[in-house]
Amino acid sequence: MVDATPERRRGRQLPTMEELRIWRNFVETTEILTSRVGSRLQVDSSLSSGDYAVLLALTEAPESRMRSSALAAHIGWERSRLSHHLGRMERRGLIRREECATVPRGSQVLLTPVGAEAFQRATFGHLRTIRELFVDALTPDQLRAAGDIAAALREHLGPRDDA
Amino acid sequence: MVDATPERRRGRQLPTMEELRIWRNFVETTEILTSRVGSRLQVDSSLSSGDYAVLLALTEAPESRMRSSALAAHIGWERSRLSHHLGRMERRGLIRREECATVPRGSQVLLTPVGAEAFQRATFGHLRTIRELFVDALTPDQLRAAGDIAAALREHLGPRDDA
DNA sequence: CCTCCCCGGTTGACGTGTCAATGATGCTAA
DNA sequence: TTAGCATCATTGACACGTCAACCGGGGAGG
Repeated sequence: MVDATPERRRGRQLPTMEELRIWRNFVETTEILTSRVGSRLQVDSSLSSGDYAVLLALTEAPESRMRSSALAAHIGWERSRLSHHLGRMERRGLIRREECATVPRGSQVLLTPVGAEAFQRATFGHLRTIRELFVDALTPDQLRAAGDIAAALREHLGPRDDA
Repeated sequence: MVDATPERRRGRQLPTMEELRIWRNFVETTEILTSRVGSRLQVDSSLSSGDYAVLLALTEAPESRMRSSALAAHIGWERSRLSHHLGRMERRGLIRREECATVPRGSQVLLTPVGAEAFQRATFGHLRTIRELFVDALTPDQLRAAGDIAAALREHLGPRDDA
């Protein structure tokens, strides 16, 4: 850890200029990308990325219904965030919440026809957007590399705490 | 564009399952990563990523001062976003706004001692975080690839509109 | 000169996220 | 039984972003 040379060179110090440049470019670019994808979704479906994630999870769920906590775990959100979001979605009629009959205190979230409809209308365009803005931008090698990089980063972040 | 085969196969359709998997993993991972980096910065500096970006730009500016619009362009924000953020930062004493003497109607943003101090205290830890959570997670090849991918994506998004 | 429009900046409304505190309800241990 | 205690979900306060509207001061062109 401690080296004779005055902590320059390889090992365990601050990022180099080049590394920092890559970091900034990487972060900024993914931010622009996701915001562009989200805004397209918003414009031609009136759904936010969050709405879409929730609707997708519910659509794929057994009876188009899930326990709130299971839903939160599935899409990797804090329960509080989900609760706020569900409140807004409920106001718009996309989902409904109801007391679970089987397990007391287990609030169920379920898809309304309106929500299912909205999701169906949104899906095709959204997938096309992903293809256009992400997949088509990269060579097959780059796409594979992107997958590897994501895996490496996630591994390194550690499976712990979901924040 | 229109092919004899019923728009299956290569070419111009929806992402495959594998491509979609990579997309989701990529997006989720970068979200977790940036949120983790941001939350570390917040915890040990009481600065958000936005605060940091603004302070960095001002610190590097000629007299630690910049026109608001130049600042917005420099960090790639909408003017409205910057205005809101500067309001919050001004309330905390990190920056000040003043009417520009030379050019009328040109509002100048300038670093306060408090802001400069906060930035200095934050920088080292922030760079270390980037090294730990990003640079150290990747092999040199992967790091290079990350740079290439960012460049390709940004290129593909087109230099137009900064949203 | 006057009008129109653009430009830089701000504001308000509202959706979104986080954190910390709160209710409500079961489980466990004294 | 009852006193904690953990868990599920919600709430309130506040930071952050976007969108659309607005304001004030220059020009450019009539």
